[in-house]
Amino acid sequence: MPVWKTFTHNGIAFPDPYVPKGLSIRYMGQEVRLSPLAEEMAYQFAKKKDTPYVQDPVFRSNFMKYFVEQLPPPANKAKFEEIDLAQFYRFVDKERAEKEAMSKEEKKALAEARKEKREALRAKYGKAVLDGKEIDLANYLAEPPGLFMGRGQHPLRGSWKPRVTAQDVTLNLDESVKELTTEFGSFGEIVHDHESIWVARWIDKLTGKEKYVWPHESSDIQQSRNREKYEKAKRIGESLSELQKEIRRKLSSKKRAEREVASVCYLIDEVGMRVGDEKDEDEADTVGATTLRVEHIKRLDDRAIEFDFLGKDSVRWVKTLSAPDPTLVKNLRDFMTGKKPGDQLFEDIGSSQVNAFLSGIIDGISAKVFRTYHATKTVEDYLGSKNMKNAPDLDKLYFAKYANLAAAIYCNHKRTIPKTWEDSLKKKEQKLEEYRAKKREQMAAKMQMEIDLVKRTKEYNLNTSLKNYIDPRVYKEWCDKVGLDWSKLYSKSLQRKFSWVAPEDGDDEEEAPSVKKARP
DNA sequence: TTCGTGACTTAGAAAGCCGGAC
DNA sequence: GTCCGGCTTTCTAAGTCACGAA
Repeated sequence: MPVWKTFTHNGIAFPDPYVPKGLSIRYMGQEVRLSPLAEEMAYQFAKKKDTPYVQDPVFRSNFMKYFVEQLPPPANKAKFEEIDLAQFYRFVDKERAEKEAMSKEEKKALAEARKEKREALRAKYGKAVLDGKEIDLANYLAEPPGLFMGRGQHPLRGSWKPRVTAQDVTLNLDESVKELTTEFGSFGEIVHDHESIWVARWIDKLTGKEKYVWPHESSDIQQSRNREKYEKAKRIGESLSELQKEIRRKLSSKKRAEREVASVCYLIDEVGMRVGDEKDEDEADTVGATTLRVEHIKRLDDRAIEFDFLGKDSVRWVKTLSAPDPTLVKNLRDFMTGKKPGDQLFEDIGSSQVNAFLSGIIDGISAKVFRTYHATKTVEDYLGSKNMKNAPDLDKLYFAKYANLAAAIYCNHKRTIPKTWEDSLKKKEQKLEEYRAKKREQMAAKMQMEIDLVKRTKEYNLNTSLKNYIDPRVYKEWCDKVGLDWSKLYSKSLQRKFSWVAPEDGDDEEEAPSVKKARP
């Protein structure tokens, strides 16, 4: 089904070419002249010199694999330990020092110039016209070349990701454009796929994966899809008990595959696991429900099941399922018997069987909808658990944030704890003492709330659930009910993304009755 | 029925920027 | 006014899932 009639844009933009700086490395005491590409690689590596990445032997050896290919003999046989990148390190340090040493005015002027350039690029390439309406594009600048920064133990981490050229890129737009040449060259291919909304596409030369440029999340098309996602989650809620009944019934099916599917669905529904597609050898070893291995189950009895594994983005996933259905326990025991720790728990199924089962019960439902539904429900229940109507605004705000935290915990949205976390907490505690000493009770109370939040959100990231999982209408309704400004919870760009919920809140803050009253 | 692929959504880290404390 | 910490935005990796071909 076509989703648009007319669609035009100017293609995408490309990062500036690398400007050689005339740097060289040393190998066996000899200076080695570098090609521009080799220099670019070494420069990118040097820019990472103060991060933990460069300490990683795999990162280093992957870097070397691509780097030595660009070196003349005998340096093309070099090992990481044998090359001397000192000149690059010095150069990077110097660059940083110079930036540091710049005066305010210089910094400002530089930022200004950068912004101006970016805006000019955005004006030309950051927009499209979709069915007669101008929309913003999301990532309209092609990815620059660089070192591949895969997460966790990704086997390709540190490898060179080559530059993308216009020739590599396919554009999707309407039939009024048959070919396109810009300051960046001519685009490799033009297609007119009315059923897709991608703007541009290329194959990442390193990973072989497709990369896409999309309409911005503020565009009507993205917003309507976003809304549909939450509508779908609502539907799951309406038939959840029915769905759960069916899952439990199938737990004791005679067919093993059906018992596997039901067991997986149980886990997805009860503990919020992702479904877990099959992964390739050249990707990080992470799992979801269908790809769980025996070794990921740390405890299994009538009282509890404990899980411990690496999920998406190699984030550690540790949860306990208390009072599990006895049939599930029986199934898992059965699936585990006679297997080694590294063996897959579920043999006969994958995400497609799971989704076929689910969409057979409710049309259009798939595994990931459970996470959306439960995260939203978590927030809804939390917000409903206490009457905040007469509380101070600040209390309302913190209460809302804790609801958000509950969803983040449910989704397992972790973050690495910032280096400065301990210090910044200490500073806050100091301030709290000061306020107390000076009897500034209000400030003290405020600081106490801030400290509590900082502590409880230590290892969690609230943004991901707010952006992707929590139906914004839930917060909107609650805010309206208790009298809190919705924009206290949503950043500018999230307000734009969710303008389908509160169109009037987005752009203008006029004509609120309270404003008129406030002006005697 | 399986498998690969393409389109689309979700994810945490890093960069960038901004506003409040001094 | 300045500085700096934290919040927001950007970036792109890493998932999900439907579909078509074999």
